[in-house]
Amino acid sequence: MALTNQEIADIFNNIADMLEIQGENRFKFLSYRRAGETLGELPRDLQAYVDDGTLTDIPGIGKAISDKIKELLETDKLEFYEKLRAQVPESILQIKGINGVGPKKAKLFWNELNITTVESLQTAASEGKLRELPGMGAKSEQKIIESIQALSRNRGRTPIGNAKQAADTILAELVALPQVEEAMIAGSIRRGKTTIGDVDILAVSDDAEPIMAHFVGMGRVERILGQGPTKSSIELRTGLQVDLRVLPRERFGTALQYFTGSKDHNVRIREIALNKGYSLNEHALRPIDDAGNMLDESHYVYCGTEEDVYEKIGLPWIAPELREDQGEIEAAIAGKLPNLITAEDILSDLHMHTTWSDGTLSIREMAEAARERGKTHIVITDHSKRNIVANGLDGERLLQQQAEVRAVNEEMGDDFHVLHGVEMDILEDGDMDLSDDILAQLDFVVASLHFGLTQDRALITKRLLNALNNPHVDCIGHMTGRLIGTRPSADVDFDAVFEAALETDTVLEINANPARLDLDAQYARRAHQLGIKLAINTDAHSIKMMDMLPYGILTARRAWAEPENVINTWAFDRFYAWIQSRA
DNA sequence: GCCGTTTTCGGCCCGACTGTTTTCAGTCG
Repeated sequence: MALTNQEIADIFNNIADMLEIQGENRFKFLSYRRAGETLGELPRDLQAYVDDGTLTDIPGIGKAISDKIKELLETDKLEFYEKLRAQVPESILQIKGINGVGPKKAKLFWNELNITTVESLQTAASEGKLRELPGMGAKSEQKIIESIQALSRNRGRTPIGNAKQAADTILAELVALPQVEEAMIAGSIRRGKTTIGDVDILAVSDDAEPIMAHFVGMGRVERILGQGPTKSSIELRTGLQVDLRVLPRERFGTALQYFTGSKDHNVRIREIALNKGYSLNEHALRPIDDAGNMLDESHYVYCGTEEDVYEKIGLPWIAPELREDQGEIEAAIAGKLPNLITAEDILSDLHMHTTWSDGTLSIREMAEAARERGKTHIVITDHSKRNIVANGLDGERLLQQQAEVRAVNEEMGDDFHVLHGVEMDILEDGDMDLSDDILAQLDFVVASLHFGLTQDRALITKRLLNALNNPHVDCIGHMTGRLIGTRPSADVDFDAVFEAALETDTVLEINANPARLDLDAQYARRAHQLGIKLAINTDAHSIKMMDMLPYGILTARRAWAEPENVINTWAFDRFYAWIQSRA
């Protein structure tokens, strides 16, 4: 069994950490870290790039790293890494991962006290041994004790839905303060990343002190990580870290650009700024003269908006969702940025549940809620019979339901349309849960995996291919079945599935539920590039879930999706004609 | 280690905050 992209990415991340602890040239270990980040986001298996001979076309992958990737794929091992592991105990990387402990401290603890595990670090700290070390003191020691305790509270990244909710609550509180002129969420929430490391909030004000005082004094604060005149950081009781920066109005553009990230995007932007004769930071563009000297403050160029920042360095504004240094800078330079889909483009929801299976609302209630949200048509797609816990429908009940759908459709008038479909299970053995003669009577069929998600790649892929090749299946719902942070993706051969989707003209769903966001943007982008149709559906079981659509839009935008390729943007007549043209 | 319409060698972004320092290193984003 070949190593997965993520496993190889993890190895490069470990190599980067180990080299950093060893004091290796920073550009060298940063190269490994960059490679690690890139490999974790690829839409195809690394072996596919090897087969194509396109491995070194991936940004940040040169000769040395591509050779190591090949060695790992061929032998499951890497000699370079094994040698490194013999020099640096791997458990030290967990120590480096503790907030407030970086490579230098980790090495110090290891060399001076022979500490190689978090447990032994905790013991040493509680015995007061760390404070004796050079550059350490009682405060640093106490911080380390607190950070180790925080490890159990904060388990890695937070799903965007949870993070955004927490961020919105704090944002509302800040906006209500008299000193705050304006406040905005920046960082990875603004970029629409699936999971969030920490929350970044930006506030406009000339009077930061009372804002900072309020921020660190909020009831939900577990501990204060730092507090200064322009930047403060807190950890919430949930373990989530929130950073607040306060800046005057005229710096809002540079600050928003800066704190929206991503880091890689910003590095590129600042390089471009340098080429235009500016050093760019969160405060201003600072001109540099021909001799390479930065001019004094009187020459600084301030930008109140992000558009200003990009314009001053000769670029069009780039949507936050694209800012990952994944080709958006090149596209901006070439004037070929995509015309990204927006929430206003979405006219339909093609995957919704009702009380007929496990939803909480009737068909009529879902239809009215959808109309209130600006939709012109929906498809009711309750579960099929295999999904017993969800009260899935067999053929007989489906046809009963169809009568009610048709009746509601009549009641809703001419400007709103309710169609009848199903979310049919793709069974564990690869069969469909409903017969062809039942499927043929439905307007739109979503086929989904719900069970047997841990099957091997061959079986999972066979099931999906069976569904794609069924003439009645119009759309594959939440393809990998992942639940972010709780259930891993099924092991799908995306190349094979995409090929079949293209050939059979089957739509692939971006499920907007923030617990799913499936397809993930990296795969949706590849599907979109290949010319596969996409749908953005809420999979709503309730009104509240209908309002999760923005997460699906963010994901689609991260996939560079344009309205034309997303069938929810099609007017009803066009959509209806298209499904009629299919079996 | 990566990369190239200013380079195949010599570059590779930038600042805030903290704690331990007598002016700065370490960490973080």
